[in-house]
Amino acid sequence: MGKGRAPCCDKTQVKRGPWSPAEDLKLIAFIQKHGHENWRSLPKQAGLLRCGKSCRLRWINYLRPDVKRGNFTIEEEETIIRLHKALGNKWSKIASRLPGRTDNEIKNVWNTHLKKRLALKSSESSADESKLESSITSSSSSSSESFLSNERPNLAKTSPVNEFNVQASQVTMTEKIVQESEKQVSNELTIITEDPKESSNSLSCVESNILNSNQIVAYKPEQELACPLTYLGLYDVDNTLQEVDKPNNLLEIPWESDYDFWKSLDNLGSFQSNEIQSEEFPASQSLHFGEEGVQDAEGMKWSQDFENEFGVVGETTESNKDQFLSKNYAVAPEMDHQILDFDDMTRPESELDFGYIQLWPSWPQNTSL
DNA sequence: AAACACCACAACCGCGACTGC
DNA sequence: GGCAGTCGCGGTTGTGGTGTT
Repeated sequence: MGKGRAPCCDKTQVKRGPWSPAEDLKLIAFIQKHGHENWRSLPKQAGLLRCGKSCRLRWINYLRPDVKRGNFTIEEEETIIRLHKALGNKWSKIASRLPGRTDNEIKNVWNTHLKKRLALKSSESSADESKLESSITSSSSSSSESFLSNERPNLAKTSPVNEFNVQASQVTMTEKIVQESEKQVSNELTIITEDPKESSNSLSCVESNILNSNQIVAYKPEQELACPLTYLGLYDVDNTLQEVDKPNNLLEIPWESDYDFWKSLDNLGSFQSNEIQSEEFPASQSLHFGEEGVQDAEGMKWSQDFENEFGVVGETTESNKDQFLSKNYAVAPEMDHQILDFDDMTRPESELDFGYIQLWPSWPQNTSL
């Protein structure tokens, strides 16, 4: 036996599993400041106990400013179906045609939704054919039953009628999409399979963004895309992407070495029990900044955005809180369905035993800020 | 209400491709 | 050209959420 492939990192020395908000912040802050020329060394430099690959994946699939979240539109699904037909499982190629969507996301959507839908559609159409055939060639009265039980046993036996109708309507939609899409397949193929160097005009510039995120090029549907962590504000893609590689005019995020950063977080926590409504900030954006308050407007805005995104704000609804916390982060059980309160969070015993927030500032726990 | 099954998606893994020396 | 280091892609897995029994 040979030596085998050297592991990309020491698995025993890195943290695995879901990313915490603190880790995300750390990664974003580092990349904003220094870019990501070397993923392998990035975690160490950024102070993250993560594999470089993991950091890269997290950035590309989730934290990148131009990543679009939310459900896929019909148009996007149409494009995926069309391109998958043309290209197969070339997820990165497909992603290059879908601004803001990552290959991983597309792959997931395909595997969980579109593939099944198309399979259903094809079995439906083949069933229709056999049904038609049997109606012509056979006088058997059980043809439709056998169609249901043989062609689509699970659906026929397990799905309620209304579910069947829903699925059928989805099939119809998919069918329509496929039919319309097929018209464009050949055109897409010629465009996509061209050498990118020779077809830079026809290819979406996003391809280079996703395929090689070191060379991020702006996609310009609206120029501004919502960031998953909107406390960073809306990204001007042009600027942001420029910043990633050449960090000029950075919006710097202070990190744990910055006392004020943690102070802000800590102050946010006390908002729950001691909310202050400011005239400058309407009720939905009201904040509590503790005794001293956050002194500068930028800090205020940052805190505001942070609250909005992390669900700390008083107006946080169950839905948006759940959407963010439970979906995007590993939330400690005791944190679930609670308003995030940094005051109540107990500090982990050791650095490796991370709680909800993994990295803690080294100020005394009960310091009155 | 508990147990189970299924689903959706984030994250991981391994390998091929690429690049610089 | 060979080698080592790194990146990026695509397949797979793990886990939390949701629906069903």
